[in-house]
Formats: sequence, structure tokens, C-alpha cells
Amino acid sequence: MSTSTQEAAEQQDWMNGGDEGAAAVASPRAPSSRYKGVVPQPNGRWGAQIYERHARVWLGTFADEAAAARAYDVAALRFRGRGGAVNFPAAHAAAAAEMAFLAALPKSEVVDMLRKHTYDDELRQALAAAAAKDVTPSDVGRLNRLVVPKLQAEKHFPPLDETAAAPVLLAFEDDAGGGKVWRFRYSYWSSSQSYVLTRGWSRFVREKGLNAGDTVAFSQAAAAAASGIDAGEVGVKRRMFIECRKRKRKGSSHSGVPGDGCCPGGGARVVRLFGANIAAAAAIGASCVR
DNA sequence: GTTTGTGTTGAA
DNA sequence: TCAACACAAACG
Repeated sequence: MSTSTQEAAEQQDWMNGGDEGAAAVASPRAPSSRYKGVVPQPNGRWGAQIYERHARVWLGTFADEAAAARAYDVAALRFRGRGGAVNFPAAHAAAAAEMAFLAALPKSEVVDMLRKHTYDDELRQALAAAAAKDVTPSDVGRLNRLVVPKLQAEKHFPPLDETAAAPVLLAFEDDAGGGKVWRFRYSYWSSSQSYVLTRGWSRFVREKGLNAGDTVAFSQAAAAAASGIDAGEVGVKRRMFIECRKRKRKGSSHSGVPGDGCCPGGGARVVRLFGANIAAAAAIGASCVR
């Protein structure tokens, strides 16, 4: 996950203020943490804990105070959902994908990962890119289609049954867009022997201000029971993500993209989508099960 | 010997 | 629900 600038700033803040605090009036006392759910340990490390039903749930110890605070945040998200107070709100505000990842895991599993310090890795892996493409001018042009590189499509996308008549629709939830759902048609064009996303694609391009040279990355989270996003259609639910990174541009700082506030300063703007694939036809669903 | 994290208490 | 504190269990 990318570290938000705010979080970075806060880390910097506590680092500076931590032990060089002007007077520091020789307070030999272990300083209580400024973070929720974080408690000092005798050896200078930091413990994280959260309470549920009158009972404390220990989340492990950490060298960094902020790391402990993040552990608490993760637990809070899993235990209490978005409503719960958190140490770094900005870092989690738009993380619908992370929420889905968490929701698919038992609490005990999440706690275990926090205590073993493996949560970040697990999350990263769950969201790891499975396929990526630098979009071409035609991908963002008037053709209303994105060509998905064949190898990537065959490896990471649901198999397409050419004999099926019904179209395959992929539904995605916009990770940064407040739960907005995008739908694309996914099909194979035998004339060009290409896998393509069609219906809905141009709208996405428009609203995201996607330009040629930007990167679209697809990823897939470990499948889980998933009560989540699913339009009640048949078919195997795969948890997939798509992510766009704006290509860095030299010189002109903005591309004149209207509407959705591209990143200031030209850094990578990340748009991550979460979604469950939805096969509109039972036939497709069956082939997915294979 | 060191670190973890539980027992426990009192405040919010 | 929460953090402070003490200290025994767990660890290496």
C-alpha cells in the first residue's frame, strides 16, 4: 500500500518530537503513546491492543510507535468497520479493496498477521498485480475498448467460452471512488484474436482522465467466501482489481483532465478498483468453476 | 536474560 | 472502553 503523505508527515512528526522534545524535562517515565491502542513496553518498544467485548485483544509489539498505531488501525477496521476511530484516517479512507481483503478474513487471522508482522505482505500479495498494460492511444481513443494482452488475459482473467452467446460482464468497485461500481464487457475478438474490455470502457477512460502511456494494472485477490459485491448473478466470484497509474509527465504539470483532480505535482495517481466478476450467463459460470 | 503479553486496576 | 502498571509466562 502506498503511504499517504499525511501519514508520512505524522511519522516524521513523532520522530522529531519523540525524544528531542525541547525540555524533555528528564521525564524518565515511559511516555504514553499519542496513538490510540498503543501502549509503551518496558524495553522501549510499543504494544498494540484493541478491546472487544470487555476483553483485550493483543496485537503484538513493534519497534515503531507508528507501526503499532497502524496495527491498531487494521484491527479497528476489521473489528469495527469504517466507523471506528483510527490513527491514520487518510491512509484507510479510500481503501475499499483493503476493506474487502479484511472482510474475507476471520478476525483471528487478521490478529495473527498483525502479531507476526505479516499483514503488509499478505495485503500486498493479495492485491499484487497479475497483469499490466501501458495503454495505447487506441485504448483511450474512440474505439471504446481496451486490448488485454493475450497471455495476461488467459492467465488471469476468467476463461471465455466462445460458444456462449451471453456476454461476460465484469463488475468493479472503484476503490477510490466511494464504492462506485464500474462494469465492463469482456470478450474475445476473433477477427483480431484479441481479448478486450468493451462496453463501459470509454466511460471509465473519460472519467478517470486516462491517457496513452498510463498504466492499467489488473490484480486478483485470493478468492474467499465473499458476501461482498455481487449483483446476484451466477458465476464464480473472483476478487479482482484494476489499477491505473498516470504516466509521469515532464514539464506541463497538468494534462487538462477535467473533473477528477489528477495528482498535483505529477506523481503517480492511483485508481484502484475492486470487483467481483459476474458472468451473465450460467454457461460462463459453469466454465469458470472448472 | 530478555521480551511478550496477561492480570489487574482505575479513569473516562 | 481504554491505558497504566506490575510481573509471570514465554522465548532463545
